[in-house]
Amino acid sequence: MDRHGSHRPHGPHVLHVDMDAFFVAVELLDAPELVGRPVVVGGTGERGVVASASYEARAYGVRSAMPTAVARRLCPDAVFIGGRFDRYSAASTEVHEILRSFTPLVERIGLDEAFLDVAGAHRLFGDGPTIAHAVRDRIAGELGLSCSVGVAPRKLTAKLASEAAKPRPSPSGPVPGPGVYVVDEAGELAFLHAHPVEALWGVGPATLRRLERFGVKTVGQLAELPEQTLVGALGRAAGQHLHALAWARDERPVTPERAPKSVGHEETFPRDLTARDELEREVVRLADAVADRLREHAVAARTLQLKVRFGDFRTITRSVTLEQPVDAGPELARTALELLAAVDTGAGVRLLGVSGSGLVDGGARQLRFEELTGRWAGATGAVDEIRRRFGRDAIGPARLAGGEDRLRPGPGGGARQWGPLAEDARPTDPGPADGAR
DNA sequence: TCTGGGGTCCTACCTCTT
DNA sequence: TCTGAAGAGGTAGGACCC
Repeated sequence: MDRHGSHRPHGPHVLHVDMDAFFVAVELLDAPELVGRPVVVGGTGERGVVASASYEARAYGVRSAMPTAVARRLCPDAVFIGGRFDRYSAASTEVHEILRSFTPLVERIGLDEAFLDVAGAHRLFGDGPTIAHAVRDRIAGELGLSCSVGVAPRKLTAKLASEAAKPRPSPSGPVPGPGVYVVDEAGELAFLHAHPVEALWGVGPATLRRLERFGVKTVGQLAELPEQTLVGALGRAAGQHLHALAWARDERPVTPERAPKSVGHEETFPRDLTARDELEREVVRLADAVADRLREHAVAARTLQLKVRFGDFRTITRSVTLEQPVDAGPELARTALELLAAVDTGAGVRLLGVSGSGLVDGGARQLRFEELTGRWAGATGAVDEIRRRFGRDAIGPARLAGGEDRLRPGPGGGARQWGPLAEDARPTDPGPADGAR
Protein backbone atom coordinates (compact mmCIF):
# COMPACT_ATOMS: atom_id res chain seq x y z
CA MET A 1 0.00 0.00 0.00
CA ASP A 2 1.48 3.38 -0.93
CA ARG A 3 0.91 6.82 0.53
CA HIS A 4 -2.26 7.21 -1.53
CA GLY A 5 -3.82 4.18 0.04
CA SER A 6 -3.95 2.21 -3.18
CA HIS A 7 -2.12 -0.85 -4.39
CA ARG A 8 0.39 -0.13 -7.12
CA PRO A 9 2.74 -2.50 -8.86
CA HIS A 10 6.30 -2.39 -7.69
CA GLY A 11 8.25 0.43 -9.34
CA PRO A 12 7.20 3.31 -11.59
CA HIS A 13 4.69 2.26 -14.22
CA VAL A 14 3.65 5.44 -16.08
CA LEU A 15 5.61 6.15 -19.25
CA HIS A 16 5.64 9.45 -21.11
CA VAL A 17 6.87 8.97 -24.66
CA ASP A 18 7.87 12.20 -26.38
CA MET A 19 9.10 12.15 -29.98
CA ASP A 20 12.26 14.19 -30.57
CA ALA A 21 11.68 17.14 -32.96
CA PHE A 22 8.94 15.01 -34.47
CA PHE A 23 7.83 16.96 -37.56
CA VAL A 24 11.43 17.69 -38.52
CA ALA A 25 12.42 14.06 -37.93
CA VAL A 26 9.66 12.88 -40.29
CA GLU A 27 10.79 15.35 -42.96
CA LEU A 28 14.35 14.03 -42.63
CA LEU A 29 13.13 10.50 -43.34
CA ASP A 30 12.01 11.77 -46.75
CA ALA A 31 14.98 14.10 -47.27
CA PRO A 32 18.00 12.45 -45.62
CA GLU A 33 20.34 14.96 -47.29
CA LEU A 34 19.08 17.50 -44.69
CA VAL A 35 20.31 15.47 -41.70
CA GLY A 36 22.70 17.54 -39.60
CA ARG A 37 21.42 20.83 -40.99
CA PRO A 38 19.23 23.38 -39.20
CA VAL A 39 15.68 22.57 -40.32
CA VAL A 40 12.50 24.38 -39.31
CA VAL A 41 8.95 23.15 -39.94
CA GLY A 42 6.13 25.67 -39.65
CA GLY A 43 4.21 28.41 -41.39
CA THR A 44 6.39 29.88 -44.12
CA GLY A 45 4.30 32.99 -44.74
CA GLU A 46 4.97 36.32 -43.08
CA ARG A 47 2.56 35.46 -40.27
CA GLY A 48 3.66 31.88 -39.76
CA VAL A 49 5.13 30.39 -36.60
CA VAL A 50 7.55 27.55 -35.96
CA ALA A 51 5.96 24.17 -35.26
CA SER A 52 9.15 22.14 -34.89
CA ALA A 53 12.89 22.86 -35.12
CA SER A 54 15.83 20.48 -35.44
CA TYR A 55 18.35 20.53 -32.60
CA GLU A 56 20.80 22.20 -35.00
CA ALA A 57 18.30 25.07 -35.43
CA ARG A 58 17.59 25.20 -31.68
CA ALA A 59 21.28 25.89 -31.10
CA TYR A 60 20.59 29.27 -32.78
CA GLY A 61 17.75 29.99 -30.36
CA VAL A 62 14.93 28.85 -32.67
CA ARG A 63 12.00 27.51 -30.64
CA SER A 64 8.53 26.22 -31.46
CA ALA A 65 5.73 28.83 -31.42
CA MET A 66 8.26 31.47 -32.38
CA PRO A 67 7.28 33.65 -35.37
CA THR A 68 8.96 32.31 -38.51
CA ALA A 69 10.24 35.81 -39.29
CA VAL A 70 12.21 35.76 -36.03
CA ALA A 71 13.48 32.26 -36.72
CA ARG A 72 14.76 33.40 -40.14
CA ARG A 73 16.61 36.26 -38.50
CA LEU A 74 18.18 33.98 -35.88
CA CYS A 75 19.12 31.28 -38.35
CA PRO A 76 19.11 32.53 -41.97
CA ASP A 77 20.75 29.33 -43.23
CA ALA A 78 18.03 27.06 -41.92
CA VAL A 79 15.87 25.07 -44.32
CA PHE A 80 12.24 26.15 -43.85
CA ILE A 81 9.57 23.58 -44.63
CA GLY A 82 5.85 24.33 -44.80
CA GLY A 83 4.81 21.14 -43.08
CA ARG A 84 2.63 18.21 -44.12
CA PHE A 85 0.01 17.44 -41.52
CA ASP A 86 -1.13 14.22 -43.20
CA ARG A 87 2.39 12.82 -43.32
CA TYR A 88 2.98 13.51 -39.61
CA SER A 89 -0.41 12.13 -38.75
CA ALA A 90 0.39 8.87 -40.58
CA ALA A 91 3.77 8.60 -38.83
CA SER A 92 2.05 9.28 -35.51
CA THR A 93 -0.35 6.41 -36.15
CA GLU A 94 2.59 4.07 -36.79
CA VAL A 95 4.16 5.13 -33.49
CA HIS A 96 0.83 4.62 -31.76
CA GLU A 97 0.56 1.08 -33.12
CA ILE A 98 3.94 0.21 -31.64
CA LEU A 99 2.93 1.69 -28.27
CA ARG A 100 -0.33 -0.25 -28.30
CA SER A 101 1.57 -3.48 -28.83
CA PHE A 102 2.86 -3.03 -25.25
CA THR A 103 -0.42 -2.03 -23.58
CA PRO A 104 -3.91 -0.92 -24.61
CA LEU A 105 -3.62 1.88 -22.03
CA VAL A 106 -2.13 4.49 -24.37
CA GLU A 107 -3.27 8.10 -24.17
CA ARG A 108 -2.28 10.23 -27.16
CA ILE A 109 -1.37 13.84 -26.49
CA GLY A 110 -1.23 15.56 -29.83
CA LEU A 111 0.70 13.86 -32.61
CA ASP A 112 4.05 13.49 -30.90
CA GLU A 113 3.42 12.47 -27.29
CA ALA A 114 1.69 9.71 -25.39
CA PHE A 115 1.27 8.37 -21.88
CA LEU A 116 1.34 4.61 -21.26
CA ASP A 117 0.23 2.77 -18.15
CA VAL A 118 2.28 -0.42 -18.15
CA ALA A 119 1.18 -1.67 -14.71
CA GLY A 120 -0.50 -4.61 -16.40
CA ALA A 121 2.31 -5.34 -18.85
CA HIS A 122 5.06 -6.26 -16.36
CA ARG A 123 4.71 -10.02 -16.72
CA LEU A 124 4.88 -9.90 -20.50
CA PHE A 125 7.47 -7.19 -21.09
CA GLY A 126 9.25 -6.46 -17.79
CA ASP A 127 9.20 -3.42 -15.51
CA GLY A 128 8.65 0.22 -16.54
CA PRO A 129 12.27 1.07 -17.38
CA THR A 130 12.67 -2.17 -19.38
CA ILE A 131 9.55 -1.36 -21.41
CA ALA A 132 10.77 2.22 -21.93
CA HIS A 133 13.98 0.97 -23.53
CA ALA A 134 12.06 -1.54 -25.64
CA VAL A 135 9.70 1.20 -26.88
CA ARG A 136 12.64 3.39 -27.90
CA ASP A 137 14.40 0.52 -29.65
CA ARG A 138 11.34 -0.50 -31.64
CA ILE A 139 10.43 3.05 -32.73
CA ALA A 140 14.01 3.63 -33.84
CA GLY A 141 14.38 0.23 -35.53
CA GLU A 142 11.02 0.07 -37.29
CA LEU A 143 10.36 3.74 -38.08
CA GLY A 144 13.78 5.37 -37.98
CA LEU A 145 12.52 7.93 -35.46
CA SER A 146 13.92 8.92 -32.10
CA CYS A 147 12.00 9.50 -28.89
CA SER A 148 12.66 10.19 -25.22
CA VAL A 149 10.85 8.32 -22.49
CA GLY A 150 10.16 9.31 -18.90
CA VAL A 151 9.23 6.63 -16.37
CA ALA A 152 7.63 7.64 -13.07
CA PRO A 153 4.87 6.74 -10.63
CA ARG A 154 2.43 9.22 -12.21
CA LYS A 155 1.80 11.37 -15.27
CA LEU A 156 3.09 14.63 -13.83
CA THR A 157 6.56 13.32 -13.08
CA ALA A 158 6.70 11.00 -16.10
CA LYS A 159 6.32 14.05 -18.33
CA LEU A 160 9.10 15.92 -16.53
CA ALA A 161 11.25 12.81 -16.71
CA SER A 162 10.91 12.55 -20.50
CA GLU A 163 12.15 16.14 -20.69
CA ALA A 164 15.20 15.12 -18.68
CA ALA A 165 15.79 12.27 -21.13
CA LYS A 166 15.92 14.54 -24.20
CA PRO A 167 18.92 15.57 -26.28
CA ARG A 168 20.20 19.12 -25.74
CA PRO A 169 21.11 21.58 -28.48
CA SER A 170 24.63 22.99 -28.45
CA PRO A 171 26.72 25.06 -30.85
CA SER A 172 28.79 22.00 -31.72
CA GLY A 173 25.71 19.87 -32.46
CA PRO A 174 23.06 18.03 -30.46
CA VAL A 175 24.24 16.43 -27.22
CA PRO A 176 22.46 13.09 -26.82
CA GLY A 177 20.36 12.69 -23.68
CA PRO A 178 19.95 9.48 -21.71
CA GLY A 179 16.90 8.55 -23.82
CA VAL A 180 15.17 7.00 -20.82
CA TYR A 181 14.94 8.75 -17.44
CA VAL A 182 13.48 6.97 -14.43
CA VAL A 183 12.00 8.62 -11.33
CA ASP A 184 11.03 6.27 -8.54
CA GLU A 185 8.62 6.90 -5.68
CA ALA A 186 11.40 7.63 -3.17
CA GLY A 187 13.06 10.28 -5.32
CA GLU A 188 9.92 11.77 -6.80
CA LEU A 189 9.42 14.82 -4.56
CA ALA A 190 13.07 15.85 -4.68
CA PHE A 191 13.03 15.53 -8.49
CA LEU A 192 9.81 17.53 -8.74
CA HIS A 193 10.76 20.29 -6.28
CA ALA A 194 14.00 21.05 -8.13
CA HIS A 195 12.10 22.09 -11.28
CA PRO A 196 11.18 25.69 -12.15
CA VAL A 197 7.54 26.33 -11.38
CA GLU A 198 6.66 26.86 -15.04
CA ALA A 199 7.50 23.21 -15.64
CA LEU A 200 4.17 22.33 -13.99
CA TRP A 201 1.25 21.56 -16.27
CA GLY A 202 -0.99 24.63 -16.01
CA VAL A 203 1.62 27.28 -15.29
CA GLY A 204 1.94 29.54 -18.30
CA PRO A 205 3.14 33.14 -18.59
CA ALA A 206 0.13 34.66 -16.76
CA THR A 207 0.25 32.29 -13.77
CA LEU A 208 4.03 32.58 -13.63
CA ARG A 209 3.77 36.37 -13.27
CA ARG A 210 1.34 35.99 -10.35
CA LEU A 211 3.50 33.40 -8.63
CA GLU A 212 6.59 35.56 -8.99
CA ARG A 213 4.87 38.16 -6.81
CA PHE A 214 5.18 35.63 -3.98
CA GLY A 215 8.82 35.05 -4.81
CA VAL A 216 8.03 31.57 -6.09
CA LYS A 217 10.49 30.33 -8.70
CA THR A 218 10.67 26.57 -8.09
CA VAL A 219 8.09 23.87 -7.49
CA GLY A 220 9.65 23.38 -4.05
CA GLN A 221 8.94 27.01 -3.15
CA LEU A 222 5.41 26.64 -4.51
CA ALA A 223 4.85 23.61 -2.28
CA GLU A 224 5.71 25.71 0.78
CA LEU A 225 2.93 28.22 0.07
CA PRO A 226 -0.34 27.58 1.94
CA GLU A 227 -3.09 26.31 -0.34
CA GLN A 228 -5.36 29.20 0.68
CA THR A 229 -2.76 31.69 -0.53
CA LEU A 230 -2.70 30.00 -3.91
CA VAL A 231 -6.48 29.88 -4.09
CA GLY A 232 -6.58 33.60 -3.31
CA ALA A 233 -4.08 34.38 -6.03
CA LEU A 234 -5.21 32.03 -8.80
CA GLY A 235 -8.82 31.09 -8.08
CA ARG A 236 -10.16 27.95 -6.48
CA ALA A 237 -9.65 25.38 -9.23
CA ALA A 238 -6.17 26.48 -10.31
CA GLY A 239 -5.00 27.11 -6.74
CA GLN A 240 -6.03 23.70 -5.44
CA HIS A 241 -4.77 22.01 -8.58
CA LEU A 242 -1.30 23.56 -8.42
CA HIS A 243 -0.95 22.93 -4.70
CA ALA A 244 -1.73 19.26 -5.27
CA LEU A 245 0.71 19.01 -8.17
CA ALA A 246 3.49 20.63 -6.12
CA TRP A 247 3.16 17.70 -3.69
CA ALA A 248 3.04 15.16 -6.55
CA ARG A 249 -0.62 14.49 -5.93
CA ASP A 250 -1.66 13.66 -9.48
CA GLU A 251 -4.05 10.75 -9.74
CA ARG A 252 -5.14 11.38 -13.32
CA PRO A 253 -5.38 7.97 -14.96
CA VAL A 254 -4.03 7.18 -18.40
CA THR A 255 -7.19 7.48 -20.52
CA PRO A 256 -7.03 5.80 -23.95
CA GLU A 257 -10.11 7.23 -25.67
CA ARG A 258 -11.80 10.55 -25.17
CA ALA A 259 -14.68 11.86 -27.24
CA PRO A 260 -14.06 15.32 -28.71
CA LYS A 261 -15.87 18.15 -26.91
CA SER A 262 -15.61 20.67 -29.69
CA VAL A 263 -14.67 20.78 -33.35
CA GLY A 264 -13.44 23.91 -35.04
CA HIS A 265 -11.41 25.53 -37.77
CA GLU A 266 -9.70 28.86 -37.79
CA GLU A 267 -7.43 30.61 -40.20
CA THR A 268 -5.12 33.59 -40.18
CA PHE A 269 -5.11 35.44 -43.49
CA PRO A 270 -1.95 36.62 -45.26
CA ARG A 271 -3.40 40.16 -45.10
CA ASP A 272 -6.17 41.66 -42.99
CA LEU A 273 -9.55 41.37 -44.69
CA THR A 274 -12.03 44.24 -44.70
CA ALA A 275 -14.36 43.49 -47.63
CA ARG A 276 -17.58 42.07 -46.30
CA ASP A 277 -18.04 39.57 -49.13
CA GLU A 278 -14.54 38.21 -48.61
CA LEU A 279 -15.20 37.72 -44.91
CA GLU A 280 -18.52 36.05 -45.61
CA ARG A 281 -16.91 33.70 -48.11
CA GLU A 282 -14.28 32.69 -45.56
CA VAL A 283 -16.93 32.06 -42.91
CA VAL A 284 -18.87 29.83 -45.30
CA ARG A 285 -15.70 27.89 -46.14
CA LEU A 286 -14.79 27.40 -42.47
CA ALA A 287 -18.34 26.42 -41.54
CA ASP A 288 -18.40 23.88 -44.35
CA ALA A 289 -15.13 22.37 -43.10
CA VAL A 290 -16.45 22.18 -39.53
CA ALA A 291 -19.63 20.50 -40.75
CA ASP A 292 -17.49 17.96 -42.59
CA ARG A 293 -15.57 17.13 -39.46
CA LEU A 294 -18.71 16.92 -37.33
CA ARG A 295 -20.13 14.30 -39.68
CA GLU A 296 -16.79 12.50 -39.72
CA HIS A 297 -17.14 12.14 -35.95
CA ALA A 298 -20.86 11.32 -36.33
CA VAL A 299 -21.80 14.20 -34.02
CA ALA A 300 -23.79 17.42 -34.28
CA ALA A 301 -23.18 20.71 -32.47
CA ARG A 302 -25.66 22.59 -30.31
CA THR A 303 -23.49 25.67 -29.77
CA LEU A 304 -21.77 27.54 -32.57
CA GLN A 305 -18.96 29.99 -31.98
CA LEU A 306 -17.46 32.59 -34.29
CA LYS A 307 -14.00 33.92 -33.47
CA VAL A 308 -12.73 37.17 -34.92
CA ARG A 309 -9.20 38.47 -34.45
CA PHE A 310 -8.65 42.03 -35.60
CA GLY A 311 -5.51 43.55 -37.08
CA ASP A 312 -4.38 44.74 -33.64
CA PHE A 313 -4.70 41.16 -32.32
CA ARG A 314 -7.77 42.02 -30.25
CA THR A 315 -9.89 38.87 -30.27
CA ILE A 316 -13.61 38.48 -29.71
CA THR A 317 -15.94 35.49 -29.78
CA ARG A 318 -19.64 35.40 -30.45
CA SER A 319 -21.67 32.29 -29.85
CA VAL A 320 -25.20 31.03 -30.02
CA THR A 321 -26.88 27.90 -28.72
CA LEU A 322 -29.43 26.42 -31.08
CA GLU A 323 -32.60 24.54 -30.29
CA GLN A 324 -31.54 21.72 -32.57
CA PRO A 325 -27.98 20.47 -33.02
CA VAL A 326 -26.60 20.93 -36.54
CA ASP A 327 -24.08 19.09 -38.70
CA ALA A 328 -24.94 20.38 -42.20
CA GLY A 329 -22.71 22.95 -43.89
CA PRO A 330 -25.49 25.30 -45.06
CA GLU A 331 -27.03 25.53 -41.60
CA LEU A 332 -23.69 26.08 -39.89
CA ALA A 333 -22.78 28.70 -42.46
CA ARG A 334 -26.10 30.51 -42.08
CA THR A 335 -25.70 30.68 -38.29
CA ALA A 336 -22.06 31.73 -38.49
CA LEU A 337 -22.96 34.47 -40.98
CA GLU A 338 -25.63 35.75 -38.58
CA LEU A 339 -22.98 35.99 -35.86
CA LEU A 340 -20.60 37.75 -38.26
CA ALA A 341 -23.31 40.25 -39.22
CA ALA A 342 -23.33 41.56 -35.64
CA VAL A 343 -19.57 42.25 -35.61
CA ASP A 344 -18.01 45.52 -36.74
CA THR A 345 -15.15 44.39 -38.96
CA GLY A 346 -14.18 47.83 -40.23
CA ALA A 347 -10.80 47.67 -38.48
CA GLY A 348 -9.71 44.71 -40.63
CA VAL A 349 -9.78 41.03 -39.74
CA ARG A 350 -6.63 39.00 -39.27
CA LEU A 351 -8.25 35.68 -38.35
CA LEU A 352 -11.64 34.02 -38.54
CA GLY A 353 -12.64 30.84 -36.74
CA VAL A 354 -15.80 28.73 -36.60
CA SER A 355 -16.30 26.00 -34.05
CA GLY A 356 -19.08 23.80 -32.72
CA SER A 357 -19.43 22.55 -29.15
CA GLY A 358 -22.08 20.96 -27.02
CA LEU A 359 -21.66 17.91 -29.23
CA VAL A 360 -24.35 15.28 -29.32
CA ASP A 361 -24.48 11.94 -31.03
CA GLY A 362 -25.31 12.62 -34.68
CA GLY A 363 -27.77 9.75 -34.73
CA ALA A 364 -29.71 11.31 -31.87
CA ARG A 365 -30.06 14.59 -33.75
CA GLN A 366 -33.65 15.36 -34.55
CA LEU A 367 -34.42 15.88 -38.20
CA ARG A 368 -35.25 19.45 -39.10
CA PHE A 369 -38.14 20.48 -41.26
CA GLU A 370 -35.86 21.19 -44.24
CA GLU A 371 -34.34 17.75 -44.02
CA LEU A 372 -37.74 16.10 -43.79
CA THR A 373 -38.95 18.04 -46.79
CA GLY A 374 -35.93 17.11 -48.79
CA ARG A 375 -34.01 20.39 -48.88
CA TRP A 376 -30.88 18.87 -47.43
CA ALA A 377 -32.14 15.30 -47.53
CA GLY A 378 -29.40 13.19 -48.95
CA ALA A 379 -27.38 16.25 -49.93
CA THR A 380 -24.84 16.08 -47.13
CA GLY A 381 -24.52 12.36 -47.62
CA ALA A 382 -23.81 12.88 -51.31
CA VAL A 383 -21.26 15.58 -50.51
CA ASP A 384 -19.51 13.25 -48.08
CA GLU A 385 -19.44 10.47 -50.65
CA ILE A 386 -17.99 12.71 -53.40
CA ARG A 387 -15.33 14.01 -51.02
CA ARG A 388 -14.51 10.50 -49.88
CA ARG A 389 -13.94 9.40 -53.47
CA PHE A 390 -12.41 12.50 -55.04
CA GLY A 391 -11.00 14.51 -52.14
CA ARG A 392 -12.18 17.36 -49.97
CA ASP A 393 -11.82 19.98 -52.64
CA ALA A 394 -13.89 18.13 -55.23
CA ILE A 395 -17.10 19.82 -54.09
CA GLY A 396 -17.94 22.84 -51.96
CA PRO A 397 -20.55 25.49 -51.24
CA ALA A 398 -21.68 27.39 -54.35
CA ARG A 399 -20.83 30.61 -52.51
CA LEU A 400 -17.15 29.74 -52.80
CA ALA A 401 -17.18 29.13 -56.53
CA GLY A 402 -15.53 31.75 -58.71
CA GLY A 403 -13.72 33.53 -55.91
CA GLU A 404 -9.96 33.72 -55.60
CA ASP A 405 -10.17 31.05 -52.91
CA ARG A 406 -11.88 28.52 -55.11
CA LEU A 407 -10.38 25.09 -54.52
CA ARG A 408 -7.61 26.42 -52.34
CA PRO A 409 -6.46 23.87 -49.79
CA GLY A 410 -9.10 24.07 -47.10
CA PRO A 411 -8.80 23.52 -43.37
CA GLY A 412 -8.37 19.87 -42.69
CA GLY A 413 -7.30 19.31 -46.27
CA GLY A 414 -4.28 17.22 -47.02
CA ALA A 415 -1.98 20.12 -47.77
CA ARG A 416 -2.72 22.18 -44.68
CA GLN A 417 0.33 23.96 -43.43
CA TRP A 418 1.04 26.01 -40.32
CA GLY A 419 -0.05 29.57 -40.62
CA PRO A 420 -1.14 31.57 -43.60
CA LEU A 421 0.49 31.22 -46.97
CA ALA A 422 2.57 34.12 -48.13
CA GLU A 423 0.37 36.55 -50.07
CA ASP A 424 2.01 35.73 -53.41
CA ALA A 425 1.96 32.02 -52.69
CA ARG A 426 -1.82 31.71 -52.50
CA PRO A 427 -2.81 29.06 -54.99
CA THR A 428 -5.15 30.20 -57.70
CA ASP A 429 -5.54 26.83 -59.30
CA PRO A 430 -6.27 23.38 -57.95
CA GLY A 431 -3.48 21.51 -56.29
CA PRO A 432 -1.79 21.46 -52.96
CA ALA A 433 0.40 24.26 -51.77
CA ASP A 434 3.40 22.44 -50.48
CA GLY A 435 5.00 25.12 -48.40
CA ALA A 436 8.69 25.69 -48.97
CA ARG A 437 9.57 22.26 -50.20
C1' DT B 1 9.98 38.96 -31.55
C1' DC B 2 5.05 39.67 -32.46
C1' DT B 3 2.53 36.12 -32.15
C1' DG B 4 -0.69 29.26 -36.09
C1' DG B 5 -4.19 25.98 -35.41
C1' DG B 6 -6.11 22.24 -32.96
C1' DG B 7 -8.14 21.82 -28.63
C1' DT B 8 -9.59 21.83 -23.00
C1' DC B 9 -10.79 24.01 -18.89
C1' DC B 10 -11.94 27.80 -15.88
C1' DT B 11 -14.04 32.17 -14.41
C1' DA B 12 -17.10 36.02 -14.48
C1' DC B 13 -21.21 37.80 -15.65
C1' DC B 14 -25.90 37.68 -17.13
C1' DT B 15 -30.64 35.90 -17.43
C1' DC B 16 -34.14 32.89 -16.22
C1' DT B 17 -36.47 29.84 -13.12
C1' DT B 18 -37.78 28.03 -8.77
C1' DT C 1 -47.59 40.16 -5.33
C1' DC C 2 -42.96 41.30 -4.35
C1' DT C 3 -38.23 40.17 -3.20
C1' DG C 4 -34.00 37.76 -2.50
C1' DA C 5 -31.28 33.49 -2.75
C1' DA C 6 -29.68 29.71 -5.22
C1' DG C 7 -28.98 27.01 -9.17
C1' DA C 8 -28.84 26.15 -14.13
C1' DG C 9 -27.65 27.42 -18.53
C1' DG C 10 -25.81 30.62 -21.90
C1' DT C 11 -22.21 33.85 -23.28
C1' DA C 12 -17.60 35.92 -23.52
C1' DG C 13 -13.00 35.94 -22.53
C1' DG C 14 -8.63 34.19 -20.85
C1' DA C 15 -5.05 30.80 -19.85
C1' DC C 16 -3.01 26.86 -21.09
C1' DC C 17 -1.50 22.63 -23.71
C1' DC C 18 0.88 20.35 -27.97
